[in-house]
Amino acid sequence: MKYNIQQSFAFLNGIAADVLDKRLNKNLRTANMPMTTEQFRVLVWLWEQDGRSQQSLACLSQRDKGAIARILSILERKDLIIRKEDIKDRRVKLVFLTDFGNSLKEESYQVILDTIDEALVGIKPSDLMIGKAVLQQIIANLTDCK
Amino acid sequence: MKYNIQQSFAFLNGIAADVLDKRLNKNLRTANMPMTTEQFRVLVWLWEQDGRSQQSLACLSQRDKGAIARILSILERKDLIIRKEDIKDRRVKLVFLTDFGNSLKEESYQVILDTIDEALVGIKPSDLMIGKAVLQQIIANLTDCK
DNA sequence: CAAAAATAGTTGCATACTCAACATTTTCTT
DNA sequence: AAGAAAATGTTGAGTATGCAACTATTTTTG
Repeated sequence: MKYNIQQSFAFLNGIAADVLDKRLNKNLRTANMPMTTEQFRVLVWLWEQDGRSQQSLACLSQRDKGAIARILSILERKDLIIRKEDIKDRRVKLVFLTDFGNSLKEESYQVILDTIDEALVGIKPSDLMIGKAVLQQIIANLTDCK
Repeated sequence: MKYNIQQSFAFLNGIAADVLDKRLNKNLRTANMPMTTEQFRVLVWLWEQDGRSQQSLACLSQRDKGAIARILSILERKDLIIRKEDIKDRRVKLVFLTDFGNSLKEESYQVILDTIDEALVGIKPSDLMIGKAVLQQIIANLTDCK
């Protein structure tokens, strides 16, 4: 058992995700943005395109549909989004941004871009590209959703 | 706002960590290992070296000391570890593996090694090394603990 | 040495996650 | 067309997270 798991890509990936989440949450709070990192990860897809189903948001953010349902309830309570029943398929609920939700895009993007800048200090762009490709391959290997 | 956050290293890192966690949890359950991914991430440091303080475990696993306290309570309830008061400093509690906790090392290592193999299919070792260095730099940039 | 500051661990609160069970609605089968 | 199977979203249970307030103990400092 000589293999050092603590130095494996998978382990480091988990740690890095934790510290990134924590830093982004902190920066969002400091900037008075009414959302958490987790909520941001759903909102991103809505800012890109409105009116998605909950299922598709679950897929895109790689989370359980139950988790998405609860995050959306919080976002709805905070008046960032609304849910509308799909007329074409009454099982489905489509999610739309409110004006308020829409208005937060620019500022919150700035917060995450700044956070990414903090995180990537001292990393060569070419290495980053390679790292990104590794992440994409891992995601492709472990998920069939989307 | 043309920058695509969904394709950023930070975002992909979060997604990859999620799917890795999920897959490892699934594999641990299938193998009947009495622990979650999160608990595993604490146990790893104890398998490496026994008798650490909770604070040092919090540091090593980059988690809040409250989170560690609760994880340890669960591990203690399941009889994988015990806490002992440090005689040298009575604020500190030292964490030790039980025989049962120790006995799970080999098998759970095998589960995670298999999971890592699943995750890394089709990735060049040299790319992996570069990716690992990127992760280490990000962690170093965002944390001062340890 | 006594008061103040720092450190270790615990706990309440709000948020978040998976899994599984459930209701509702749609699609597939025959 | 009727019954079976699948899909969508909701909810309860158990685990997990960070933050902040709190207690107990140790260290600093004045």
